[in-house]
Amino acid sequence: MEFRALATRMTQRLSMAAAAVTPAERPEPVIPEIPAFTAQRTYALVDTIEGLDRWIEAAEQSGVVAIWPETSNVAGTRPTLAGIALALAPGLAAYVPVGHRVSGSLDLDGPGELSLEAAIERLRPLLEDPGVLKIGHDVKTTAHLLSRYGIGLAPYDCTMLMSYVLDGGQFEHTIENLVRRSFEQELTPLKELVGTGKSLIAFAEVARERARDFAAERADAALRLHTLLKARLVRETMTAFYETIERPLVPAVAAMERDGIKVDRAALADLSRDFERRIAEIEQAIFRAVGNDFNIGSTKQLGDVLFEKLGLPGGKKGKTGAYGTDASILEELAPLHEVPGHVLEWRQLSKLKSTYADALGEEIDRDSGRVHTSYALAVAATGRFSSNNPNLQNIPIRTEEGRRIRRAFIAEPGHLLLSADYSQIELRLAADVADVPELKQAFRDGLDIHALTASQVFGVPLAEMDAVTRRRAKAINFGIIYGISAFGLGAQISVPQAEAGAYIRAYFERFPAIRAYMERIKTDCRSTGYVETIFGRKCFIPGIRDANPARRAGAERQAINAPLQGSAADIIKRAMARIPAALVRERLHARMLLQVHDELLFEVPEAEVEETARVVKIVMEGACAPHCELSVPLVVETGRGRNWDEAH
DNA sequence: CCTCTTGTG
DNA sequence: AGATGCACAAGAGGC
Repeated sequence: MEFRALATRMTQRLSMAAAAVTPAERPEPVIPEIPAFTAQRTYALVDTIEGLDRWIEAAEQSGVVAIWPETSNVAGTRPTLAGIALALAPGLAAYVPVGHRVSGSLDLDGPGELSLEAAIERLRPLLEDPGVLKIGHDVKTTAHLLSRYGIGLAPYDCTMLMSYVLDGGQFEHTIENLVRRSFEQELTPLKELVGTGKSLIAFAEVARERARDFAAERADAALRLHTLLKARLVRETMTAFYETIERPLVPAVAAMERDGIKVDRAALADLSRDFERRIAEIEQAIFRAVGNDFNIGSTKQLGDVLFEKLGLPGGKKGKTGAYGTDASILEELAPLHEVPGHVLEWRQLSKLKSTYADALGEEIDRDSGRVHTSYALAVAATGRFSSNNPNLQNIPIRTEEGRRIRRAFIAEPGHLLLSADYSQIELRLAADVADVPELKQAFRDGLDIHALTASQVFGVPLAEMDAVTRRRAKAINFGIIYGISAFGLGAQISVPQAEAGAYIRAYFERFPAIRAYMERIKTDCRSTGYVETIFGRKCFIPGIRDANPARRAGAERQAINAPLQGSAADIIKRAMARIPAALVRERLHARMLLQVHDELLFEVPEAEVEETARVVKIVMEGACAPHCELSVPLVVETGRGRNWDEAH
């Protein structure tokens, strides 16, 4: 909606300026007119080979087709194609049912349908034709589906990723949302066709005419969105970013998700039993100490026990009227009573058991025997991936008990896991973008950056550095990346807020360029509404002009963090896009399995581990080049082992 | 459905 | 006076 207004303004400005254009000036590209979504729409139902061939021929002629597949999902099996819509022009689309079951009396007199096999063999040349651009929304999901039938979709554009590049952090990049915002039109919700909850039916059970209207509308929407977003990419000079950083990742990430990672089911079961036994023991100890049973997992009940029954001091109720019982509070209470310490251990083991030992075992795929995560490519405001179903980006590492979970992630026989991670990438980027001479030189010299910070801020000579001082400096360095506050730093390193404030002032005295960077970022963000990464990704920060000072301060911290986190995301994405070809070029057989923000995990034939580590390290360390040379080196550390813990 | 808590980078 | 380090996902409790 706001976009249409903008397009109109642009057009007016261009037409007014047209007479004055000199040869050296190039008019900005104009957003093409897109017919109203409510205008005439012709959605066909294709039920013969001849009919399908006519649509395929028309798509070949036009060179562009939007696709919207629909699937039927049976629990525990991979989705199968129920039908696919093709859109050739605004309002002109067809639906090809291939897996709709004839069930219920209404369908008995309905049209027939093509066999899945016949339709696939007709569609394959189109979907693989290098001369025909296939447009989809969330193409990675489509690629998974088509790979089931041996089809490799190419070339393609993904309207979800195009929108993410243009408007990351502004709103969710669902097709429903984009159509609502761009065309002021509501798409028919899926649940109107398949229902919800107990009455949920498979898409294949939906009547073909209703399926046609639904799927064709979405293919049509993707086609219209593509016209709009492509023009915006050009006008906002984001085409190269989309084409070189986001788009190439689709097949690479799809392959990672498809390959999955091997998890030792028996090891997880052993862990679960061990955790269960210890949780029960701790529970009994807590109940003995308190004098009665209660639900330890209920923060409400726990707060009452700690602060009323046991009368421990410092109980503070939050806005919901419940006592706070988080780890920092329990740690303060631990010296006063045995129960808080028990609760901390109970929580740790409960979390590990339910979230990892038990849940990961359930996620092992019946067919592959491996765990297959999904990466969300267009969710995080900073350009990062997120991982879900299950989340493999938060597997424990910091405690010994947690690392036992990590040891259940293993390589196939004859293989090793190879981990490659960027060392302190965000701090290196901070030194670069804030242009801090001392920090840049320290990274070039390969110095211990936390020790150096400690000696600068606390005046301790490097030769006399102690662990506590270095740890504080490390916390300050993390604080810088996150947009520091005295309160947050004080809580992190357990010193009074005033003392933390003094440390921050000392830091800014030593590294004034960091403060200047932070002020510049905030000012720029306030005027534009977004911040930028080193590769030009825009991260929109919605709260930056919020009238509420607390919310605005939060947005300012986001604005400080986003260019660093986001640049790191750009860099690892560039590496990921290049690694598959680099491995092929070197005749290596490693599979890239996981990405955890600054780490890539590979499964590698034992004999190829060292060569693979060398190649991966070179690609990752060179991922900025040639587009953008950093003033600090990127350093990648590698490790290898039979399991993920050992590989670190 | 929201809140709290905790796991990761 | 009161809230106060960035980005996520997920399990559990409770309304």
